[in-house]
Amino acid sequence: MTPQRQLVLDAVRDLGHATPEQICTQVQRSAPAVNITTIYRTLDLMERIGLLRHTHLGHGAPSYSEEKHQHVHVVCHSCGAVSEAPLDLLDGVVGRLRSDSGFELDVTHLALTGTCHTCQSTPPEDE
Amino acid sequence: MTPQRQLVLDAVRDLGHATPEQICTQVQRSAPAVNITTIYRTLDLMERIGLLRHTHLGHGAPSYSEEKHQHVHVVCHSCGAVSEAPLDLLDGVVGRLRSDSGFELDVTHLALTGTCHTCQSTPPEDE
DNA sequence: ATAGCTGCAAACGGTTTGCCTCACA
DNA sequence: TGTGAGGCAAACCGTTTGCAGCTAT
Repeated sequence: MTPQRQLVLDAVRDLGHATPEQICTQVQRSAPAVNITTIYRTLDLMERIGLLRHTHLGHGAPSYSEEKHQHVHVVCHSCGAVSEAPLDLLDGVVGRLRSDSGFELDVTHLALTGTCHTCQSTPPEDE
Repeated sequence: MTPQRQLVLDAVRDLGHATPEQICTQVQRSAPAVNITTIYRTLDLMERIGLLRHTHLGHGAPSYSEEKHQHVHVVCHSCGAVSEAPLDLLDGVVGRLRSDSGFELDVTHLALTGTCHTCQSTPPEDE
């Protein structure tokens, strides 16, 4: 565990959810020389050893968080707001896919998208 | 409706699901001068007027298809296989989110990810 | 000596932008 | 004659690669 790696891990913990770019900015506050390449390499490494995970929120860069920080993400493609739903929200779907086709759903890796309550009155802007 | 736009629409219909790049290749088979910029602009336009839609399959470029061609996509992040599930798969989730928080889920815009039956024996490769 | 980690710069895929030209109402 | 569509090149964001230098065995 090098200093850079510790900083990346700390940044992810501090930020909760963050894109590689955001993590980089955070790390560079205490160590400006750290390169974004290192961020990517470290995130990749930590994901492989099961320390971190990433979620695609739909649009741009993926969002990294700690492995244990698990829930289903629901994002509004009008305003971009991300909310978190309990893991069991998709239990029914998981069971159905498993028995129908043996497919093992990873409910934390995807985000569900749609339109949030407040944006339904507002004209949509799309993702 | 210009010739280029017609070609783009035809290409999407022929291909069923396709990335902008694939659509471009298809269009250029009959009209080599068509630029990828035009593809993007046309896809964007047709999406705004409700002719087409796009779905994020997780990793790279989004996949465009006709608006009426609706279903839930389930992709294996080990082998990349994409399968289609009936729209009502997520009915329960849709209802729950609607009554809990007024969130209107768009079940066609996301893909569900996980591991397919055949890949569960194979060592995972991740997305 | 050796392996592994880092930084840097360059390449990459996918997408958007600006600008200039053209066709057509 | 002016508005919009298309082509081209350049910029863009997010990410990966190759390479060289450093560090800690």
